[in-house]
Amino acid sequence: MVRRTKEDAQKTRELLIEAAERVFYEKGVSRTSLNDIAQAADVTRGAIYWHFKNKHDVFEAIMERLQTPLELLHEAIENSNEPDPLGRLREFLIYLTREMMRDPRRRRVYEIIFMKCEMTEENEPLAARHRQNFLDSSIRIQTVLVNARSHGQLPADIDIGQAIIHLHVQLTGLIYLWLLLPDVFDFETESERVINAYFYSLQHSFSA
Amino acid sequence: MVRRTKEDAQKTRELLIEAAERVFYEKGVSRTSLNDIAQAADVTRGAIYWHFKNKHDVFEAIMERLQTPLELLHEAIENSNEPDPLGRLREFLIYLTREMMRDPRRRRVYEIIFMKCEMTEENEPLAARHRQNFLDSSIRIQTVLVNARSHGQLPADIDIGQAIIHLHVQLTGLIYLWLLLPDVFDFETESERVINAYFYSLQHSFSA
DNA sequence: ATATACATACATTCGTGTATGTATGTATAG
DNA sequence: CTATACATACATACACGAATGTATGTATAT
Repeated sequence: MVRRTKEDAQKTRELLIEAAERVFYEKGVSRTSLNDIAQAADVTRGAIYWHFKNKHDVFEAIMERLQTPLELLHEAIENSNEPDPLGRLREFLIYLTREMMRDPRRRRVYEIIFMKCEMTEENEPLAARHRQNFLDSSIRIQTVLVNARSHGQLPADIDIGQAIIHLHVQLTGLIYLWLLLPDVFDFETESERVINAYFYSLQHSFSA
Repeated sequence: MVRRTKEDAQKTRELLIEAAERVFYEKGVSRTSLNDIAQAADVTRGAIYWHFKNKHDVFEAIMERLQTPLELLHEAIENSNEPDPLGRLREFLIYLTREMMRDPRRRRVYEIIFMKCEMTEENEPLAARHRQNFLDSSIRIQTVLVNARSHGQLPADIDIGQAIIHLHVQLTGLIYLWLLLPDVFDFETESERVINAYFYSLQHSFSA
């Protein structure tokens, strides 16, 4: 069955990406063949090679669709006269973790990144994106924390660099352990606890 | 050149495992062929198939050699009249992170586990071992924390389950981020800071 | 003399990339 | 408005290399 219009073609492209997500999730990236993806999307490899260059290109397309929802954080950054930047940061983190629970697609893609693909040099672009995400969000978090400090929400002598890394450590550890032990680990409960502990230590144990 | 004695054979087995470690680290597990490993060890595939069943069997042999050095922790557990269990725990964590920095082989293998292999169901045994490590160490940490509490080193109302998970979150996040961003992230500094913050929050923010 | 510890040779499978075929959409000429 | 030419969106077919597992050869140890 041949897709005809441009919209139909776009639809099969989407179908292929979703199918690839599922198969990558099930079999891991390197053990899935383009044929696996094609079958899961109910087309042939011809369709894949029409829309994508190769398997790696499909993988990048998956990543492309997954942008972190930083809008909430964005608000708290732009207006530096936001009265409660720290509260906004907390809202954002809660939102992030809830989104992680709620959106199965996001969960799948994160699990692919963390557990079902190999960060070798041939898909260095993925690792680079991963790292860039870390650096970008670090800048934004920094802005929030600086605002919070100037609003008196944080100790004047706080080591903001340390606080940023510490936050990343919390989130990364949370996600990884949850993906490793989904049934030992109640993500919603633990993430809330970890976030609370983080905000507590922000006040007390990050002085420079 | 044919290996002759039993000791020689054991030696090539070791050589093969070390070679596999290096190649897995460089190319990722699934992209390395048995021929790659054989060449790196300066033998042929025949030698591999003599000593191992297949690539996955080589992988398991690598894991077999890597047991966590839990002796220090063990001491603090066995005699429940150890006066300073919390200090012992801290020593152990410091030792662990230093060992991680110092031993390049351990570092390589951890990087393979976290970044260069795919936790799919066909190497489920690895994931299982990974999880088991988590659970085993959890029990030992629990013993230490219970001892610490009964020695008055921790608040009486501390939620020990939460404290255990929280510690794992710290260590996992630390290792993962270090492996992802080795040059942004000074492991020794950050791990010490994170451990300090953890011990601080142990005293204050884990009440049940 | 026989088992060990490999090396060598072979068969087979699997995935990839590309080349080609084909049906349908779309633009343009008349 | 219609016919024709071309592009689009795939499916099908083919050629190739690479990796695997096994079968066999062989030198050495015991």
